[in-house]
Amino acid sequence: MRWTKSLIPTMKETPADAEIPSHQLMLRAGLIHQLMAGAYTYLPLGWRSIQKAANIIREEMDRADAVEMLMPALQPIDLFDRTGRNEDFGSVLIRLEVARGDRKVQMALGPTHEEVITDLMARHINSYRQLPITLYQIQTKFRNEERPRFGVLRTSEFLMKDAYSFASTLEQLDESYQAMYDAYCRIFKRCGLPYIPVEAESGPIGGDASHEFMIPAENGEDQIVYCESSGYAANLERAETGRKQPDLSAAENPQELREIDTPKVGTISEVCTLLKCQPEQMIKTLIYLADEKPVAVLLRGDHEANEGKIRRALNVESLEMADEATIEKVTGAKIGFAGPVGIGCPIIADHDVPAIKDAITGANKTDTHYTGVNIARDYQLTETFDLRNAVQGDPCPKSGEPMNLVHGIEVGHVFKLGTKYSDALGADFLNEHEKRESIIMGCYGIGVNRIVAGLAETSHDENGLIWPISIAPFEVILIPLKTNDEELMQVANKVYAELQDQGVDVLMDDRKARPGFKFKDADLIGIPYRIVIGGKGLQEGIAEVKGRTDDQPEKIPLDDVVAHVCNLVQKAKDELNG
RNA sequence: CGGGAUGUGGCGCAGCCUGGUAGCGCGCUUGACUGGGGGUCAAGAGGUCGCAGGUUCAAUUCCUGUCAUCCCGACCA
Repeated sequence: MRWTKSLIPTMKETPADAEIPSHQLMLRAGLIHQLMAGAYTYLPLGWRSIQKAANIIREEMDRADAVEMLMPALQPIDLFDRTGRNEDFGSVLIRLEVARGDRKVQMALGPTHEEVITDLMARHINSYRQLPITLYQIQTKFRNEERPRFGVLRTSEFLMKDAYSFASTLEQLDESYQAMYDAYCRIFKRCGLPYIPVEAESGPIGGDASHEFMIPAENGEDQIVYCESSGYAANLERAETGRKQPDLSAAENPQELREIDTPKVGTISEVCTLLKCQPEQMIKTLIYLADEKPVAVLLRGDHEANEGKIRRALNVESLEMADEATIEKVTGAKIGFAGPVGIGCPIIADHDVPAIKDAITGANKTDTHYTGVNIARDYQLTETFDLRNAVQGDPCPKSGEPMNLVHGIEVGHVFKLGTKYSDALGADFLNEHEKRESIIMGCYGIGVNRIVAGLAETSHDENGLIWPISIAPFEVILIPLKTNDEELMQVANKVYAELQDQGVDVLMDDRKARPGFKFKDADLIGIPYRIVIGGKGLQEGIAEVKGRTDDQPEKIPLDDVVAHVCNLVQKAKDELNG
């Protein structure tokens, strides 16, 4: 491609609306243009990178025996009603009402395609002999984001690769899942992305049924917990801690239990301000309804409840925060004054609670707190549980070493679905014993534009983007310094044509501009290799070749420059693929 | 949806408090000089000051409403 024939609107200044590096750089490098909040045009350079990512995904999906197809973005709302997701999605689902003669047809823009593909399989799969099978597509998805942000990382319209596996047995599901998991690892490696597969909250199947693929990045929206020594990694909702049950006997030399007036002071931070204490000294008491029955959950004041863990510890189906009336009934006080001492419902506590000596907590009496609250004397526990989100430094459940807490960008998700959708939509098959069974499903997503945005976010320097060869919009940028020098342009055109013949993606900056200007732009858009043909070099019979992150260019005889650069490109590719 | 901020040429901003002529830098056009890390000089083009209403002789400026965008939070199969 010649620069003058393309649309590459680079910018020297950073648009005021862009906050994080990937957004700023993608705008400045002319990759994207914002149409409205959460909707971006991919300009020629940006689209080339997206296509490169998509092709890598395609190759690896095909290698894993998944089969590509394309489903409509327009979907009948009826399908979502049948799986209950019309309600579940809420405002995220973009609904349309379309006139068809005198009727109104209700439809939605597909946020994902479980319904569509399960319906398809319900009509075409009859026998276990047709299973297993994995199908995929690369297609635009629509999800109304209440708050789009971070440029292209969180938009209402985005490109996604979604794959769905269909199995007759759990063993088949496991095989398909593993094949997708392995394919994902290869995909992200080939894209040059640092990634961490983390355990994620699993659905109906339980166990090891869901992994998210995360790019570690400061601006990531997700939090992941990982242990370097054991390799354990999980998202915050899922992460276990290796904490043990502490001593539940009485503390030595406890303070006496005292009641204190705390009028209208109900939150942890308000109490801390009033009593000049730290949240770590407080016992947070949350009243939940577990299978409709009230239960008090005790946490240290600075910790966050993890409802998944609480549900599992209580072994209940449903768990929700109790309503005001229930809280008042159980505690005998208004909201904000609950505590374990003399509360009118069962209590369950996190491992860290008994260790709080002389704790401060609600007194189950409006406008009143207790100080000097201690285990055994003032409240009793027979065991404790892991009920909270992990925090930096918690021991790893595998190694016991302290774990790290980092932010990440979710680029992929693999998930064992089970039979939720096949049950709802009647996707079943006849097994070898002529018994009807529901197809067992898995689903596997990759955010294609998050691959590109994730790279922009994590791979750049003060001069601009730094693409890995596999995702770079062009592999090589060729810069003739004097576009009005006919002899020089002839040589440049020859190199350009030869590189193209060799299958190298080359961008020739044929603009009439000063050298410095072109160098700055070349660095900004981050093309991995740069060839410069200048007047002096031409007289010496050499071109200059420089890697994006090299300090100095290398002088290469003009006759060898094509072979030399082809070699560099191939080596860079081999490194990512190997 | 709660809280905060901002809308002035393609981009970045000033002007507004204290009403009266719309300004700067970058970019763009033309020419000359230049020519290896975002050049210099000269001459130009480009604006319903987000939109609507109100106050006023007069509104970019004051008032009301509205829309949009961004940030923090809630939400995110």
